[in-house]
Amino acid sequence: MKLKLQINQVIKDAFFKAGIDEEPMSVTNATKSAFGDYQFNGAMALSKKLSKNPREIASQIIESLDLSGILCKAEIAGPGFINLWMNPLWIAEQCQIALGDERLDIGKTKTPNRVVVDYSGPNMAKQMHVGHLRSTIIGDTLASLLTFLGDEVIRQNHIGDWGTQFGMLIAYLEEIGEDGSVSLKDLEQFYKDAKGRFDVDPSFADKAREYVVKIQSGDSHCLELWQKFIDISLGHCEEIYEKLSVNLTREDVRAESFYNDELPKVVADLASNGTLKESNGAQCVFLEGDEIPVIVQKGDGGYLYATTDLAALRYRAKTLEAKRISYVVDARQAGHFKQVFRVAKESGFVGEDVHLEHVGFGTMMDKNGKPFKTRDGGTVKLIDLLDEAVVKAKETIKNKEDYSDSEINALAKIIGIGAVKYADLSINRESNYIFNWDKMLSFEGNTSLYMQYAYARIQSIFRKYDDEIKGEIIIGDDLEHRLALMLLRFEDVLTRAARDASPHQITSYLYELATLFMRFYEQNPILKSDVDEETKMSRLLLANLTAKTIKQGLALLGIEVVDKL
RNA sequence: GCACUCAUGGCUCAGCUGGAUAGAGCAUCGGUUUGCGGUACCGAAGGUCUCAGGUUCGAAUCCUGAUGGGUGUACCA
Repeated sequence: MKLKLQINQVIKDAFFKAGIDEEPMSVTNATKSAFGDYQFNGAMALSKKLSKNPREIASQIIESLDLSGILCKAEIAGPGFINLWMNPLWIAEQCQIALGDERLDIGKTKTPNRVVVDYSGPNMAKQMHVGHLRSTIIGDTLASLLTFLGDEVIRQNHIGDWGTQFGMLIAYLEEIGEDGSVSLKDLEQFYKDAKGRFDVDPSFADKAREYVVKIQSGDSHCLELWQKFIDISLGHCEEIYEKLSVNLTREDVRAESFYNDELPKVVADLASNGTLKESNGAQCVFLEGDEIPVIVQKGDGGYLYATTDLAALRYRAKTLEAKRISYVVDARQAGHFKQVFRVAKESGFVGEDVHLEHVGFGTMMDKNGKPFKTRDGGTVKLIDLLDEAVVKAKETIKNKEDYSDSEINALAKIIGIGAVKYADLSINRESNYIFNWDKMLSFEGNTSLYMQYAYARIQSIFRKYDDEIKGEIIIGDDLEHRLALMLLRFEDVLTRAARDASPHQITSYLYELATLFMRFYEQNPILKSDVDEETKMSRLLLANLTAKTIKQGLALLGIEVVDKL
């Protein structure tokens, strides 16, 4: 249900009927319920243009407004606000349509785009750490959301599998022999051990450097070892994806090395474009207004991050034919992407009609507002963080006596992982956020547990009432009106969240919805004996749609719900 | 130095292309139950939206400047 679009259409019709030859601005949500459901503020803005009193314009619009369908009441207020009330019969009807539809009456876009979402991007030489969390889950949410709304999404996991460090790792892998997979279990330790050998043993170091050259020249033995290393390392990442319910598979991997053959071509094409300049021995692109150039080839002939990104951009635009390419990467790389995007467009690697965006996000901080680290100052491994979340979640539910151990474990996973994800996704991605176990595992406030609790509470209603629900939604009071209307807003929220690549808009909505339901439920009994049948049915239907909306919303965030908590 | 970014009650955060008396949660204080899941709900108190100008009928939101944090700043990714 594209709610706003429909209301805007009614306004537009009124403009036409009133003979106002202007494009009306969009209605906005009413700032408070006394002002109706929606408000139109365009009369003030038109005042100067039409040289008329805004209230006069407002009344002119209202006179032409159709109040027999979607809307049922309109009032002028203050300097020229038009407050709009939705028709409860229409709202009820639309809710029923949503209830009868698997997709909750959320349409697929008529103009689907092919979108590349680049996210996660772990480094194969190291374990995933907390820094990878945000990219992984924000990216996955964006991908799911766009898919749900009808776009054709291509996930791209741009893993770091190339560079000098791999020579060292492979040399070490060969040294310890064929059962390397065992010692690779702790990648961090493996890396440290390899580094240790590298630092103390010059012959090992030489061998490592030799390997780098060998890999790059395509030596089959070295490539085999390298491949083995990548496979194992990727396997570790996949364990994490599994835990996080993130939909990334091997099919989605387009590693750095994938673009190797393209790198010389990127430089050659830039050279033939005439955009390339040599500076201090390096091949650079100087952008107008930028002091710092984009270096695409080092003095020693090696290629850089920017070169690979240009190759990847070209691949995504030309081969994959994407019209929107979203990079879910740390905000600190904003400068880099700004430059690379410009080079890609100016050199024609990417067409003018392709929308390139850097979906940046802030850093995870500890309670004191400092970057999140372990006690000894090291980076926190993502796997440890997730395991701890499950342990902590278990503590909060351990007093449940009617659950078996395996049920508790399953529940703890859903709750713990959900809490970490929700806490992250519920905050405006662009700002840094403070990581706080107590807050995220609380049942109070805008948390996953509050949402899951609300859902489970509704399910418990349906455990008590498992008959057929026959009847229809009747909007009986203000709370029902607001709840029903909130339910219809779902698609508008999703569309905007997708446009802005902003998952927190979904969580804000869901929280508002859940709070509204709790208030509704508190005041409006459903299964109590003094509730007449018609009202009971109507409220059951509203409860059901609320539960479905919460479930769908959380599903898009990759968070599960449970019937019993 | 330059560039980017952020600044909203004690704390953590919203604020939807500028709109009416700036909203939540936590913490504080008070209330609701023979309770359809009280891990809930209701209420109170708490903010000159960092500061100073400007644009506008109208600014937390846009512009300029200042202050304070964060980040980036050519051969790492």
